Amino acid sequence: MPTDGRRVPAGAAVLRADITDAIRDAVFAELAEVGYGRLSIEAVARRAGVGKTAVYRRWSSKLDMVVDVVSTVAGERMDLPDMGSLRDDIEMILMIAGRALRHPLAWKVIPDLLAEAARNPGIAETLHRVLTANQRGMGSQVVARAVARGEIAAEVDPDLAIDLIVGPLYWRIAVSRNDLPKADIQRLATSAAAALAALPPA
Amino acid sequence: MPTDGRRVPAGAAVLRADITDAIRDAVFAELAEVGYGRLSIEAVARRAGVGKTAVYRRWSSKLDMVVDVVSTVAGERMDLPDMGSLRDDIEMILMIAGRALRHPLAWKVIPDLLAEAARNPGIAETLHRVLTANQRGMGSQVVARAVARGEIAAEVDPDLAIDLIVGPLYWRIAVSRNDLPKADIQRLATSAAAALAALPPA
DNA sequence: ATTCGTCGAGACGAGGCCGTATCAACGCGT
DNA sequence: ACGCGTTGATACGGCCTCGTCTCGACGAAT
Repeated sequence: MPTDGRRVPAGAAVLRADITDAIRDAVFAELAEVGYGRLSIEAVARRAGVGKTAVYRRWSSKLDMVVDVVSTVAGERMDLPDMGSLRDDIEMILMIAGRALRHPLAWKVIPDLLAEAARNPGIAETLHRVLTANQRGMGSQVVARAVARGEIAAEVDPDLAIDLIVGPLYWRIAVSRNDLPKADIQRLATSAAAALAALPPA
Repeated sequence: MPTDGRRVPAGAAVLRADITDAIRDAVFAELAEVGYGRLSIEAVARRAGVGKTAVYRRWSSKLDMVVDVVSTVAGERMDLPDMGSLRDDIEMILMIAGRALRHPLAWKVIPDLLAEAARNPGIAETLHRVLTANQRGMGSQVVARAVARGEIAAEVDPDLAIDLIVGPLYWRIAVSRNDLPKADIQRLATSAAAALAALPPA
């Protein structure tokens, strides 16, 4: 006997998770294919094989939908294993980031969202949260270890460190769209380690 | 006395240059405001204060128009003055590129076009032509000078050199959207010079 | 003065997407 | 067995854009 009327909705029926997942996948596919600017809710529903109703019941707008989907997928934080040296820590970061950026969805979607962030505060805030926070964490981690090992003299600004480490990688893969073979990644790692060591103190 | 009928169209009237210029400006403004994906010819004409006719008389499609406009504006090649040292050459590049990237139109339009290039061969080809060619030229130039000065041992891949020089700058300004004060540019220059010197040979 | 192409304006039908509403069918908890 | 919310489908008016076409006006060369 329920104590207070219809707190529990009586005959249930919750938003089906498999449908939410199908929509999520469709959002990414559409983002890759036409970008955020051209993305339409109708096309997402069509691709997911669901009705517009199912979409609008979950999110109130395109921005809402994309922000939520991106947050869900990109939210994972990661801890970087200590590879024993600054150079090897950097190589590890480059390998991980490189593998992520090579994903056919990622290298179309990420630059698109970054560009959209320049004019859309909602997108900007989300990306800042899921990307920058993560990276700054890795940056501080690597810098702290290198200082502890005595590999670099003074504290280095973690932001500049990240610029020096992932900047060249992103430029190559996402901007120049040139291939970046493993050998080049290793050379970049050696080079970036030297760059960090040579970075003048603030 | 005309030698052959109407080779010269009789009563002239050429496409007016001032109107072409107005359209060009409008294209950039629209690109910055809504991006390539959402850019519409109608909106361009409206913003330029011209009729759609004037636009369609010049270009046959949105892709045509954007490619041509971008080529026209970004086509300038530049020679880098010899600053006397690798580090100072790099600082010069960073100052020039940094100033360009800070332009309110540039840092909205460039990432947008780069993202669009991932799915649009026409855009990709154009950007490759106007950007990469220019940069590779600067890269080879800087590397050659540094080798001649004895600052770096062996020949260095100009592509990797460019990655190391402009990658961090682009990442900071166009991706992280953090401010990059002049002091940081100078530190980046010192650091990038060390990175080039430490780059393992191919 | 005439001629001809460009100019802005806007009409046109077609088509896409918006956000809402309505419908019968289904499935789940009671 | 029943009730309820979700489901896909479809329709709606409204808005925007497409690419083409027509119109009168203007200007420059003849």
